[in-house]
Amino acid sequence: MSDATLENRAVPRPRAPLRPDDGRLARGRRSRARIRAAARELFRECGFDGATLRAIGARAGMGASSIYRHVQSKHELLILELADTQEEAWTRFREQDDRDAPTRERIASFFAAQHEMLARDLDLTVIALRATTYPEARVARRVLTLNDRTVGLLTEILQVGRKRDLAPDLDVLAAARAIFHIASGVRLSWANGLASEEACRSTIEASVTLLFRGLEPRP
Amino acid sequence: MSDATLENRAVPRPRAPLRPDDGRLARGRRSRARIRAAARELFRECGFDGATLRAIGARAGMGASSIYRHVQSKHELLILELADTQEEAWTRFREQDDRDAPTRERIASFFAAQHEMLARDLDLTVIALRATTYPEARVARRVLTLNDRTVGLLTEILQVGRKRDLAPDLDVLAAARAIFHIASGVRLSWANGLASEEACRSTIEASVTLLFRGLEPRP
DNA sequence: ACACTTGTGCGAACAAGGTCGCAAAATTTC
DNA sequence: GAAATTTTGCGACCTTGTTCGCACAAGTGT
Repeated sequence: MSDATLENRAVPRPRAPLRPDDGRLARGRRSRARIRAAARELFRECGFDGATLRAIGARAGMGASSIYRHVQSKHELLILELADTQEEAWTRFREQDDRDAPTRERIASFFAAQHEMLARDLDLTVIALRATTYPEARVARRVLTLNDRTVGLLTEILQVGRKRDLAPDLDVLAAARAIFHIASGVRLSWANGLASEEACRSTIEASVTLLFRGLEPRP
Repeated sequence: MSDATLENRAVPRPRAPLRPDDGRLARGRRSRARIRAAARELFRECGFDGATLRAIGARAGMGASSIYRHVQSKHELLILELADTQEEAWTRFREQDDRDAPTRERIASFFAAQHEMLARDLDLTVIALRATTYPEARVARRVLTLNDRTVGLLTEILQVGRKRDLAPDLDVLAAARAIFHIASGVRLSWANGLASEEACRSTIEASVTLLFRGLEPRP
């Protein structure tokens, strides 16, 4: 699916394909795959900032400028990785999700799955956040769209809970966004070395619990 | 105070000053002031990314490389502005703050003051966020420290409220962090054009209310 | 076979942040 | 006043993401 994603968004084919397929297109597809593999490897080895486009190009067997035939920017390579990682986290969550469990537990289970993925390469999350600070760039919106999908999943969970163990008049979308933003903020501290991986995990846990209970006193 | 901040953090004086002052230092001080003024103007005119270091240098009457005698990086110029803006928001808040008002209202009043400042140049906030995505850089930590001060103020407010209209066993620091992260996240959407300035304001309002009430049902 | 279209690659070049070594200016020390 | 020292400025240069024009390759239509 990751390959399909890249295909659909590739630069040279803004409109629907005129011809069914083509030797050229096949060659391009192989190149794209090589680029993606090289990028993934180098991101892991040197981090996003450490991975030079020239290095990526070299490993993919082409010049740096040729990469731009297949990708709009370096950030886009990141988005592709991020999308895959996210997908992986989702399926992992769905596998062990119990829709009848208390909402609080389902949320916790989701973050556990997501955290496991992010811990492997925290870089992705952080740089994705950076991408959203370039509002003119096309990638910023795409990252936000990706985030929206996570928010959507959280919304879904809360929606179920609203009929059971949550306040019936709850604005689930707003609540989902709040949870998401809190988690992002905490991870940023983690990335900056202000919290260990474990501390990050438990802080998110605590914050979600806090949000569930609310700040005001309960009788 | 902004000048003092810049003085203290300037590159060429890592250790305590050997001599009390110096004509040379006076000259440097004037240069720093010119750099800051030029940077502030150009940030306003062209935005952070649009303001070239060469342009800033030109307006300050020096070459681009000379700027680095006084500042460690372009991001540092931003931090200086951000600190000033933040300070301004704080004093504005303190002027109209009523410590006896309900906690919910005090928080709202704080965000109103802060929002007024940020709306003038949203760039600051967004780019500051970007700076935190370079964890190796010294500036990242400094931005987080700046954020911590805001969190501290929120904590203070909540601390007062805990003895009155909030849950007595509330973890005020965690709550303050949660509020801060939510606000940051919403502003990012604003910066990306996904929400108007007014929508940003009201969304933060709604989120804070949500956090106060909590997700779980109340009798 | 012929032009014609289109996808792919290349290397030079650009912009912009940042580094480096040298020279001038300002002060201290003798 | 001369020498040493420190601050400030300069311009050349590096790095890296990105753009551009050109050339080649792979098909298509006639």
